[in-house]
Amino acid sequence: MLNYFPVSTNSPIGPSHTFTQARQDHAIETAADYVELIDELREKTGEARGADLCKLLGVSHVTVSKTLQRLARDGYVVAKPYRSVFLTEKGRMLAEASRERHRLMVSLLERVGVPTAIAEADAEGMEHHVSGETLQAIKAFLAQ
Amino acid sequence: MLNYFPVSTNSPIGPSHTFTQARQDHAIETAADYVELIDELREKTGEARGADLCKLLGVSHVTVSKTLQRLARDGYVVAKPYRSVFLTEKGRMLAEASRERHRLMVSLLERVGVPTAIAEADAEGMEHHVSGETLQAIKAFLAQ
DNA sequence: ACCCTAATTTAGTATAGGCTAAATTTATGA
DNA sequence: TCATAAATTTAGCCTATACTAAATTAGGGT
Repeated sequence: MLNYFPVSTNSPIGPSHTFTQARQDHAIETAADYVELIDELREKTGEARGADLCKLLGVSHVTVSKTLQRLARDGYVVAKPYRSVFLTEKGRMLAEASRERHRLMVSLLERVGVPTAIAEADAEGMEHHVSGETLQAIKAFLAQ
Repeated sequence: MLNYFPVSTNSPIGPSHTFTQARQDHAIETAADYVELIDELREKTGEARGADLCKLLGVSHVTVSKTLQRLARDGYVVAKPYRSVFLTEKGRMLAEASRERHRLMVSLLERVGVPTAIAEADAEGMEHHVSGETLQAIKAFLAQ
């Protein structure tokens, strides 16, 4: 089974901490946030426009425009100037993987007793750090 | 009860996501990583030197030096040039809060069935996104 | 067809966080 | 003590992610 989610290599070297990976994956976290949202918008409204993204992300349209250019450069989206963006296969797979992690994280937090709204908010940041092993463990735990 | 952990204001506005806060707190995540490590080093070896930090954090000594200057500017540490750094009260409280979240997150993942080494690695990134409400819920869940 | 508005991009700026190379300061060993 | 090694800072560079202001393009209504 291929792992489409570009979580950093989990190689716990050092003392009780593994900071390196957590920090280096920041660009990928941004990519994941964007493709998740683009995928959602495509489902709900048929297309993803920059104007929608900047409202939902809470950043300026300029930031969205520049970030979309980086995502296009990195192969997550295709974007013709002044047009809606569309996910590539790579982008769609990242979106799927991110959303699965998000859903599982929310479910875990709810199981633990966290109210849904707070679970949604907290899971947003946490989902990016769920490794494949943890993903499987959470699945198994929730299936109990 | 004061909340020393500068987790962003949890105000879930919008659709099923709250991206804004997750991204803006990045600087604080870095601060938390550093003060946690400085606090650990102080306990274990009596002081925290830049050379130790850069080994453990996996970044260059230059990056450590510059980051420590930012942390000093922001009041998390006091640092005389060419000397070890020490946490301020603010820094110590952030370190304590971070380590508590880290420990709880590891415990939760272990309870879910994640091996310790992987739990440690994943918790490193996740701990920064645990809100006060979720913290309490995890505590209660683990106490069951 | 044409104007006007909305959306997007470009230009220019800032900060965080990363790097290498070079300079500086502290620490150590003969 | 004094040369050398180790640690730290400075200088200079890069990318990602933010912003405002200005220019450009797309789309709608008359």
